[in-house]
Amino acid sequence: MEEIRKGRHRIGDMLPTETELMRAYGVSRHTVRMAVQDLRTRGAVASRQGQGSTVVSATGQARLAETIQSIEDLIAFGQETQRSFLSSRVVDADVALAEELDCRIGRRLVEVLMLRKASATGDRPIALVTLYLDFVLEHVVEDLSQVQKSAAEIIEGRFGIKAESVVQSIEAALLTDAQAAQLQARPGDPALIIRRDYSTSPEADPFLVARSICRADAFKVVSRFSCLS
Amino acid sequence: MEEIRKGRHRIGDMLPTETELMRAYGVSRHTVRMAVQDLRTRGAVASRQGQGSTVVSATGQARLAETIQSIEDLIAFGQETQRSFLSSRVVDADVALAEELDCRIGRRLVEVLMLRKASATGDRPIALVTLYLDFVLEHVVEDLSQVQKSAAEIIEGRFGIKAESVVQSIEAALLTDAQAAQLQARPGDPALIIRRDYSTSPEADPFLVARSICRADAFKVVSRFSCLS
DNA sequence: CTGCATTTGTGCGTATGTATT
DNA sequence: CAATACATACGCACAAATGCA
Repeated sequence: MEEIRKGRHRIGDMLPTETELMRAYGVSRHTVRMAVQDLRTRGAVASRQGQGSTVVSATGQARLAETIQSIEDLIAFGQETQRSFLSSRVVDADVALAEELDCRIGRRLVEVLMLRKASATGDRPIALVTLYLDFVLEHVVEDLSQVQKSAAEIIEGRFGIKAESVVQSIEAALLTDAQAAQLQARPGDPALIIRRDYSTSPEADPFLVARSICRADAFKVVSRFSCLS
Repeated sequence: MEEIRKGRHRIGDMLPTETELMRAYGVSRHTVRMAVQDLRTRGAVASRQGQGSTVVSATGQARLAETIQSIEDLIAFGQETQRSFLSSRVVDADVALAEELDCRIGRRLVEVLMLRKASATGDRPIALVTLYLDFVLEHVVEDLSQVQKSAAEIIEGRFGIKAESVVQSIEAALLTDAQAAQLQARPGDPALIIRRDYSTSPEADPFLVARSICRADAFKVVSRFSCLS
């Protein structure tokens, strides 16, 4: 790590082979491998079998990470919540929607509206959830209204498409009249808008976009970061 | 992992020792250690030297993680920001503050107020930042007003106290009159309140609490989750 | 397509250090 | 102080992936 930080090995360079590192430092292959593994978990190098290890970052800070056991943990409501299905419709992305979802104009999508409550009946809803999914995933909607699984889980089960990359953005806003009506709140009340883009890889286009509009008085997002071991 | 999932080893139980696992599976200690290390990075078990490994989760899903190279990445303003020091004072926690910071009443703390702007001069501020740090860390304040380092970095440099656990909570609120005046915004405008508790371990009390009140129109929090290798 | 060299991945065996009980 | 258990390190061998002649 020290040599990488000092510029002895630049980003993009291949690290010396494990055998060379053994000789260079006078240690066993086992020790070299432990060290390189540490560089990997620090995100400093990436290794490929039969090829070698490449330097990808020179900071070498031990990374903190927020880890989640499943995608569902992202929706950290802190308490169990019930979902109630409102409606779904097929839409062709107009200019505004294409802009928001970062897709081409005219793309055929399914839009699903749901509410999230603390318990099945009686309570004021906590969040208004809008899902956008590709038209080819349309049949997911049938399951959504019946099974208490997340859309991501249903898609993984039915289509084998697994979300390996999720981008989440959180911002604050005021409830519009329509949103307030759905949430049984007052227009102008503060709200958290959480948007998640699910994709199969960091490069791929998202196959699912979920946007939750949450009443600020009923919800906050808590994340715990700790050192990777 | 399979045995844990099947309930052979329950949450809270100790895993068999490495020597027992060697015999049970007829493999070498090295192989046992590789397997247990995998369980650790999956978050399924936690190991302590001289004691053993405890089962802490039974899902065994490969975890997704948001990794950050440094604490500073948490403040993901998306653009470079400048910090300007406003004021600092010594306070003894009253009931309200003790409640908010989860510390005992009367604890002596240093409260620091700062503004965060997109550029050094002329721009409207983006966020109003309040720091609370233990009184013994008081001298950090001198550096804060001069160096463009984060409080966490300064504390690590001067005191050797390193944040290995950070809890972040994000909620939405409306600006109060005082906050709006500082941010050159209107009272009632929406805002994101981001609070981070820095501590040396997940169990320890935080040595630093930072609360940022951010103009919703100038700021959002973006996190990227991807599979751990 | 085959064969070979290179490189990382996986596994076995052994010894010693160190923290906990 | 001893026993136990995990951490670290050495050595060796073979498997699997990659690239090249």
